[in-house]
Amino acid sequence: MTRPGKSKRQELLSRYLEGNPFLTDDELAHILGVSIQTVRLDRWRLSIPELRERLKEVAQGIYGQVKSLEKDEWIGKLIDLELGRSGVSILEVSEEMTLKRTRVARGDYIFAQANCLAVALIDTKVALTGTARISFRRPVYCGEKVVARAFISRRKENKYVVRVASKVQDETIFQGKFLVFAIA
Amino acid sequence: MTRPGKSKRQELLSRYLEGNPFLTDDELAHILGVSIQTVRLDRWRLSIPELRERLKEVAQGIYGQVKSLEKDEWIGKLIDLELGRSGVSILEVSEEMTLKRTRVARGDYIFAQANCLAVALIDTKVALTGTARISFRRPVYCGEKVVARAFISRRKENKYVVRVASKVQDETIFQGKFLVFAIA
DNA sequence: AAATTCTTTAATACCAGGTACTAAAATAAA
DNA sequence: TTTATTTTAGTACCTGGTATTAAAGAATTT
Repeated sequence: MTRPGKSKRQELLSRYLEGNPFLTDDELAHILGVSIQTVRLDRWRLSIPELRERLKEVAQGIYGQVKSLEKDEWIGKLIDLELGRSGVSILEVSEEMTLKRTRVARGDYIFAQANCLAVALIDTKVALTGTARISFRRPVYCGEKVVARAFISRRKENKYVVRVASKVQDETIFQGKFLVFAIA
Repeated sequence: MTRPGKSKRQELLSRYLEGNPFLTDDELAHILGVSIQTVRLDRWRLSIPELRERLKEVAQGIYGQVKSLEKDEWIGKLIDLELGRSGVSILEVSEEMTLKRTRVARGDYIFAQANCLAVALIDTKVALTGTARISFRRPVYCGEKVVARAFISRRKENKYVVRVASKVQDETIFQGKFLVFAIA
């Protein structure tokens, strides 16, 4: 338990807390080999809040995001859902989804439908799309019905690979591979 | 402050907590118009943990996800970054990024490069891609250098629209519009 | 109406993980 | 050696609880 200088210790302390905000002062004191008072002083000097406040901040962080995602409207009608396996959703392209000039559906609606479906498959309270590899095959026009079919193709811990194919009648207009993360 | 029955109150209680896990027993007691003891009894009967445990759970939830994202390797070399505005990254396509048969780079590497860059632009600790609208213009071959340029094109609260264009020499091989969420 | 049972409230002792403050001891610098 | 800095100790107090015992109130049954 060699004791490096004050500034070094404080740097260590912030790094420890950055890596793991769940550490109590007591645990930090043990790790750093100093008294709990020193830890508290250091935290005060670095203006790092106490454990509970840190947790609250982290929790509020996710909560804000989750709420903002919840607000985002659900795109498409869910017509079949086998949680954890597959699902089907239908989107009828309405005027407000299209670009006025071309009467072509804005791509993000098509994407959003697929994304919503992909996320919905995951059997968890909150799921977020981490990355997605998608392609638009042809434009979709106002009035067309887009049928999206999705299934979970792989899973590794809390990561899911969901594949989605969207069709208008028999024509595939969109395909996507979504990497979705499950939270909680 | 009319008092509905016990089961009704308990249902209310769980719903309140589902909507806002940050409520203390005291606040719940006021909301429900009963004593704090009743709230605690109800929580116990519904096996809902105390505030601090709830926060910890939420915090651990996000933390798991953030860590899993952090683990995901950074794709591309960041060669220029103006935080909150724009950035440039270069990816040299190596053998392990390509499909053996075709020597074509796997699309997700191209996507990942753009996605990493998009997320890096955001001036916050943690940023997650919510949705993305992307297109691959032509295959990229082993040995080619992909230069991705990104800029923030819109912002609304914690949501950012980041546009990314990736080129090999003068040819655009990828374009993407990312909706990125800032956390905390 | 009286007895019984369920439900709610009260009261108290205790805990973790702190804050805020005062003071003394140890160490480093002059 | 003296002075200043740094570290440790100790105490009182806080929030948001747990755990337990007891009593008051309300609804049901007899």
